[in-house]
Amino acid sequence: MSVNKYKKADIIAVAKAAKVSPSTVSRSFNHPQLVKRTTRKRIDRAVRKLGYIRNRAAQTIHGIRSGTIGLIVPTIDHTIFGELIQSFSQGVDSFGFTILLASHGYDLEREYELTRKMLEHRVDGIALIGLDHSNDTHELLSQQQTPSIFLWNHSDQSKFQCVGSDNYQAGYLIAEHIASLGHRDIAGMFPPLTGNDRASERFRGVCDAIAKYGITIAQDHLVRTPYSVGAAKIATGHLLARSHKPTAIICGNDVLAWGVLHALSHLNLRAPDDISVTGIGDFTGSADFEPSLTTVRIPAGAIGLKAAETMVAMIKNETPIPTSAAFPPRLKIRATSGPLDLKRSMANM
Amino acid sequence: MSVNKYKKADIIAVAKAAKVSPSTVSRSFNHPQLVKRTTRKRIDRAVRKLGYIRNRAAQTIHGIRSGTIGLIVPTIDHTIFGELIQSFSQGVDSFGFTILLASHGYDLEREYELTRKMLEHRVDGIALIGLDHSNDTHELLSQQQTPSIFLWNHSDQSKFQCVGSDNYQAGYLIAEHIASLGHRDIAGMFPPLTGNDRASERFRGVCDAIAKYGITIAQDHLVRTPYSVGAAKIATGHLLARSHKPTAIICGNDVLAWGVLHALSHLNLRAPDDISVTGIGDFTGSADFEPSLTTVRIPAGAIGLKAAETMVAMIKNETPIPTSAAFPPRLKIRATSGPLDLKRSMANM
DNA sequence: AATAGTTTTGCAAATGTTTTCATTTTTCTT
DNA sequence: AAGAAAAATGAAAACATTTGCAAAACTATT
Repeated sequence: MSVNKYKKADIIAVAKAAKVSPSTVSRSFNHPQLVKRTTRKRIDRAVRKLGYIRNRAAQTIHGIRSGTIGLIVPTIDHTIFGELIQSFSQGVDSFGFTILLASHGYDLEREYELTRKMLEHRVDGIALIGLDHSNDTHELLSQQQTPSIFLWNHSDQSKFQCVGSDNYQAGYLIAEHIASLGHRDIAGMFPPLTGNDRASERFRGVCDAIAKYGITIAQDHLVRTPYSVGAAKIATGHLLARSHKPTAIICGNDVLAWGVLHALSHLNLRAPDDISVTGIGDFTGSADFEPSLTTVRIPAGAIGLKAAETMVAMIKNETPIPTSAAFPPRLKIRATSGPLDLKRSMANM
Repeated sequence: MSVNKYKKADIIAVAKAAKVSPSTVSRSFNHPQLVKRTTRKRIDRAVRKLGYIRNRAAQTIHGIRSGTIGLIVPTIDHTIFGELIQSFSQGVDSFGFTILLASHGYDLEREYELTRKMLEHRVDGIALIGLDHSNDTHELLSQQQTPSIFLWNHSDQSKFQCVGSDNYQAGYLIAEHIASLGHRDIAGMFPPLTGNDRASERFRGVCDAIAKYGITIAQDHLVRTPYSVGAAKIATGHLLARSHKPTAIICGNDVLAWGVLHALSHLNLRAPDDISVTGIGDFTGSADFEPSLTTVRIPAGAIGLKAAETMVAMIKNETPIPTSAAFPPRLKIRATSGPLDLKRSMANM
């Protein structure tokens, strides 16, 4: 309630009010054991009275850590990044860091700009999604030697630390599953691949896996759709309106699969009897979907947490820790995938 | 590629390399029109050569804006806040600000801590979710006179700026709709109400609306469930296992409604024939759900954007702008609600 | 009560910028 | 080509802190 009529209190004002020198006030915050109990009490009182709040900006220029970590994602409005951001944020928070968040909408040029901006803020570390970034970004990061980490995707080849899953393998796993069930007419539904190495890798995995069975995805069975339930639903309508119908639809992620499932329901078709459907990601909700979704689990929460730990470790020990962490994707066979029923699929044609 | 063997370049290093004074370098960044073309070129070259990146921390202690805005939400991992965070973030981003993000898990004490932390970082503004905050938080905010704004909920009474929807009205609207369809046995499914004024308001609205029809929610028809599809699905199972069944379920938000819908599907029941189901929020995906969800639209994207604009305006004009913005919730009648079918509902009992 | 040792405090320099004001350089006018 | 006006630059102070070092104030020991 006490409106302070003066400028925001600084450490000098506090010092005056407590009748000590600014150094002592500073010390009482940063090395309390070095200042006498009674003095500390006096300072605390002054701090409270003046509503003083420490100025991290001023600390930061002394080479002290800023206490912020930059997190740059393609988009926030997205179940899966939500989970990742949440766990990463909580993870670093427990070590006293706060995240500076920005999204670039799958535009790697903007990602570079944002990275620069983060660096201007003197973040103590930077986390990016995926392994694929513009050359400028890579150079910037290695030149500035700010601890950096790549999230979500994992590869042994990565020059930078990365914590995530092998998305190629995720794609491979799910396609292998579908092909092994006997499906030969397989449709693929994927988001735009440019600037998105996760989706690209998954797609590559899918193609390679079914190639083993001598199959490819027919041209008119390959659907490119933006990342939304609505778009996937519409796209499915188109796909199934064709005379030549697939017996399985492999989706680039769970959200797309949800859309497909809703579309089936709308068309009075059922998974897996009429058509098998799979996702990738295992987002919250996929297991509880009706029917529950067959997918590949990529543990966003665990990845975020591990990444947070690694990041903080990198920041604290100046020595770079060479352990990237891989979270192997795990196949979750649930209710939307089943063996090819030849008769029925014929009848559908 | 050029690993700089020395400390990170500062403005003085750049000045030396460009053979000008630090002042000129600074000017060339902040008031380029004040420095000669050729000098600017020379400076730019030096900047690039040394990989110099401006230090906002050092600027900030000159009273220059930090360029950050604190955003504190209950949880990030949540469709609706995702949408809000995204639009708010993009909104402020277009004015050159970056958000400092943290989540408190519906704990208002932690919210206070986080607010302090943001203030330590000298954010230029602070955005909080909802109108209900601890006393300490309120005092802190008014004392520090950092531009603050409350998102998501709206009330004329709020002492601080707020941009959002009237959640009481949202609840009222949907309940009115259900009651007017003839339903009398109405169940309510809500998340925990403590520390969540949005949910509380909605619930109040629901109760008031049906009270007009002389109805209340029966004790055993009031379900409290955490905010997840899975939890809602399970809770629905329990609810409908009772001998005394409701003819409509009003959910505190869309995610819970999704859970209910999946549960119905699992039980081979249909909305609205067997039971009407409604949500609140109109999250992305609700319209595309099958059957598509009757709900109340609260426009997260628009709110985030408007809030961003308002926030930036508050930051730039020192004078506080007294215009809170209200986004009236709008009823979206879709496929999950229908008139009470007496015969059928009897048969179900 | 004097000395040595320890704890507590203050002074001053340092951090990386920006900005005001004064000075120097350039351009224009005659 | 000189003088005036305008443009460009630099020096130094300011910003809010932290920290190494030295001084001062206590405690303990004899």
